[in-house]
Amino acid sequence: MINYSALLRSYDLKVTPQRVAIVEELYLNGHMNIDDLYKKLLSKFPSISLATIYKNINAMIEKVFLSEVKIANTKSVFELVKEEHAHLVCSECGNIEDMILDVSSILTEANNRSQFKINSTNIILEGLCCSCNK
Amino acid sequence: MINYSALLRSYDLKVTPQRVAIVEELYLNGHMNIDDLYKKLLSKFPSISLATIYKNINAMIEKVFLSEVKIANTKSVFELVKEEHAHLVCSECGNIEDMILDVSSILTEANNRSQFKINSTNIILEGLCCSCNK
DNA sequence: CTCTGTGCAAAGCGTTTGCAAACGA
DNA sequence: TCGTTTGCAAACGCTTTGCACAGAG
Repeated sequence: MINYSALLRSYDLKVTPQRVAIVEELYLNGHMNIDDLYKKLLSKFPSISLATIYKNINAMIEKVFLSEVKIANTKSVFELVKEEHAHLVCSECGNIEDMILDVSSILTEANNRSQFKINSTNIILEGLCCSCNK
Repeated sequence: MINYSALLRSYDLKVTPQRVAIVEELYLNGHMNIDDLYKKLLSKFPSISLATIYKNINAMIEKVFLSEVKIANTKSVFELVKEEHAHLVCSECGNIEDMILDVSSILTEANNRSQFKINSTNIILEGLCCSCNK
């Protein structure tokens, strides 16, 4: 069991029931867009407003506690910041999975063949997930 | 010298001066966002409207002649469709460079370690470009 | 007690739509 | 000529802002 309040505090964010719920949803679901979050939280807080969701998401991004994942042809989703990883996205159902990839060969190649000094990667692999591949 | 009109026709798009100018700008600049395009075209067509830019960009995306590149903390940019490639993005100045990468090792890894059947990659490498690295 | 967060309503901004006139084929 | 595109204005949807009240520390 995770202590969401302590997690929030460790990122310098005041604890409120709404914030705890946001973090809990993201922790349990991995990736969610604004609407998903809003609908989920509405059942717990019937009078929560979208403005509250936006303000909190932005505050959490500011503290580098959350990050936004931009995917082609899809609304952005948000996730808790963790170890760098790639996203596998199903082009059929939109399902998103995390995978920690060995990117050393790509990094070496990019650093050797360009003038860039690369320091982070953002990799999205698109395809069909297990259930949509049938 | 490129024949932009023929290129448009080959993608089943009627030729108009505005469209030729859009393709020309994208061809010359590689990656542009809507505002960049609008400002550039304004000097050639003082009464062009943003609606025209949007309609044309969407039509070209529809025909898979253009594609949208979504980059974190930045407005989307558009580019002419070509061979699959990664994007090197400078976190300082926003400069974007294309690079054709060997992604076979990553693809193998993803296909082996997940249930996904991957069929395309979308790779953004962030770092400092040559001039910003000084 | 003080400062921050919440919820509401309004404002803001980027994008899309409807329509009449202009244009391409 | 006929169907498509353009440019304008209005509409739309998502996100942000201002403010009064409530809640956290």
